[in-house]
Order: sequence, then structure tokens, then C-alpha cells
Amino acid sequence: MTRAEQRQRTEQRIVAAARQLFGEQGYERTTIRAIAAAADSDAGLVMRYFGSKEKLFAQAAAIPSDGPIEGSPGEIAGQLTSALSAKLADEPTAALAALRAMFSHPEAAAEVRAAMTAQQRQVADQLTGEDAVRRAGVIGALTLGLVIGRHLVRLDGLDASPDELTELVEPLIRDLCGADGSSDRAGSRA
Amino acid sequence: MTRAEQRQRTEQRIVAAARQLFGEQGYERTTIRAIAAAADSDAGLVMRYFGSKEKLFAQAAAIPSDGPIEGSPGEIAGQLTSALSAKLADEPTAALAALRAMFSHPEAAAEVRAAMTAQQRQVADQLTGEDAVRRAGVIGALTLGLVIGRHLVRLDGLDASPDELTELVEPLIRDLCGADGSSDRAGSRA
DNA sequence: CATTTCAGTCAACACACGTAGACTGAAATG
DNA sequence: CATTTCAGTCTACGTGTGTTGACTGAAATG
Repeated sequence: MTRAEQRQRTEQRIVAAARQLFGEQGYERTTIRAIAAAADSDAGLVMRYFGSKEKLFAQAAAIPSDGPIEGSPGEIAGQLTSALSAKLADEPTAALAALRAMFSHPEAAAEVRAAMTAQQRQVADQLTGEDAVRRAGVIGALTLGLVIGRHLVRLDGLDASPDELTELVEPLIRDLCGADGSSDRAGSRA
Repeated sequence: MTRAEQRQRTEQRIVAAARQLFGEQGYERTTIRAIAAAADSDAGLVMRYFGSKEKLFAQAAAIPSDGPIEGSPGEIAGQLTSALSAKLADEPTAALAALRAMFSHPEAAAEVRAAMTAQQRQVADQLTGEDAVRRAGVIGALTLGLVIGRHLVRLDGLDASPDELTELVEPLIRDLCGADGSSDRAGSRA
């Protein structure tokens, strides 16, 4: 096995171990030594390859962005719903690491905020009404709550299949997008 | 000033400082020394009064429970909405400390899970339908996402007034409670 | 084959943390 | 007033951390 290959594999093992441990225990409780051990490697090597714990975290906890979101309110609702469904289906390890760490680690918080803000802005720009930003915010909050509630907190009832949950949530998202029959939305009681 | 008074005031200052710092920085990043300094006190004294960092945290991050939730689906929706509204209005410092810490501190996670599970069970017990637990879970996730999104992550759009947000969220909660006109709920597309 | 490069290992540093214990002076007690 | 109690302060210990740098042996290079 060539030297470059060997190095690449080791780096990958380290990043994978870091992702898992950061995701399970958060930033502060995860030590370089533990990561190195889990990757069958050495703390000094981790430092040499990634420079610092901070940089390793940044690399391990980068959040993959969802695709672009566009179209009519109904289409937007559909795209949001299926993006949510994907996040419920498998454990998004990298995102979980960022999510878990964000509450005690400002840089991780910025990462999550950036990822969510980008998506919300896409949504808000294409919804009509003066409260579009607010509605996009509630959609973001709902998504955030579901992902955290399912993967991190393991709330009662959120261990259902992704399909069962999506079925329940989809009408809410459609409502918030204003994708229902008439042109003005729900607030039937206000 | 009597000695008992003096002690009580000092303990209160310490708990208040602990609540704030735990809420701002999480469990691990908050040091006994920093708490003592913020309370104009001494680390050794904090130890003597509270025994350990762990015990101080438990006292500072105890989550006050909402009142009982009961009645028809419509009433339940109303109670949930006003409880949510309260959580959006002022910063629930103790709960924020627990919320922020829960992601890196297992004991805090248990605290939050217990508080939320208790409320969800109350709701699920009084809703009809086989998916009651799931619906209560989604309500919990929505609440969690809104509180975290507003106070911890400061998501776009969630900085609106509590009334504006409540107005937007209430129909969703009513829907999840099955409080709408007809007896079977939304899922018009399923 | 001789030399250089570099992945991997090991030991050690400086620092910050939770925690323990000795000490001081004023309030409580008789 | 003499004694005890105790709030508050200071110093120090042990431990675990991120990080550094020296060392080793095999792969790369000429």
C-alpha cells in the first residue's frame, strides 16, 4: 500500500471517529485522545494532520446543504417535506455533530445558523405575504425540533417511521407555505 | 445583617450566576471559578455550599413544570398555545440552562426529556386516535424547535413578537390536537 | 544502494479545571 | 467577656486537557 493511500485512509478514519464522537458527546467532552483511540491512531498524529481540535471539528461537522428550493408554494412545501423526510430517515452524522456541539460551541452555532438561514431565506423569498420570513422561521423551527427531538433527545412518539411522521407534518408545512386551497392562509381564529 | 440572611443572599447570588452562565455557555465551558466571580464570591465557598459542580447545576437548571393539561382537544390546544406563548415571551433562564447543557451533559438531557415526556403524555392521553402519541410528539418537537430557535439559535424570523408567532403556530397545534371542525384530521393528501 | 521523506509512536509540557483544607475575622452564644 | 460557630478567603493538589517535539522505521527517490 502506497504512502499517500495510507495517509488518506488514516485521515478518513480520524474524521469518521471525530464525527461519531462529536455527535455522541459534544465538542468539549470529546477529547483528541479519544478520537485517536477510536481511529486506532495517535493524538499527536491527529494534531499534525488537522492542526488543532478546532479545525478537526470544522472538517468533521461541516453540514451538507440541501439542494435549491424553488417553485410554487405547493412545490416548495413538497421539497421541504422530502428534505425533512431524508433527515428523519438516516442519522445525519455530520449534522448531528454540529447540532449537538452548537449549544456549547459558538463556532458550531454559527455553522448551524448559517445552514438554516440560507434555507429559510430561499423559502421566504418565494412565499407571498408580509409574514413570509416569520413563516419560514416557523418551518425551520419545526424541522429543527423534529430532528433534535428524534435523533438527540429521543422524544416519545418521534421514534415512529419517517413516513408516519412526514404524513403528520406535511399538512403543517403546506399550511405554513400557504399552499392550501384559498389564497389567504389558516389563521381562521385570529 | 444577620448571618443566616447573609448566607441566603450569597447562595442566591451564586445560583443566579450559575443559571445565567450555564444558560449562556453550557455545562462544560462554565467553570466554578467563573460562577464564583460573577457572584462576587469564591470557588471554595461554592463547593462548600453546593457540594459539587454537578449539584449546583441540578439546582440551577431545574425546569419548572407547566400546569396540568386537560379538557377537550380544543381546550388542550388552547392550553398548549398559551404555555408556548409564555415560553416565547420571557427568557426561561433555568430551562435554557438545562436545554443548552442537555446536548453535552447526559443528566441535563434526562431532566429535559423527563419534563417534556410528562407533558406529552398528558396530551397524548387525552387525544383520540391511534397516532395520539405521535401527534403529541410532533407538538413537543414544534415547541422545542421554537424555543431553541428563538432563544438559543436566534433563527431568522423567530425574533418576532410572541403574539405574531403564536398566531402563526396556533392553527398548527389545533390541527395536531384534532380540534378542527370535522372529526378526522388534516392528512387530506395521504 | 545511499539518501531523503514522512507516517506513526512516545514522552513531556503548560495550563485550567474541580476540589480539599487551612486560615481569618466577625457574628452568635453562654 | 470568653468561647464557639461559621461566612468568606487563600493556597495547593491531582488530574486531564490540547499541543509540541523528538524519535523510529519503512517507503520514496536519485
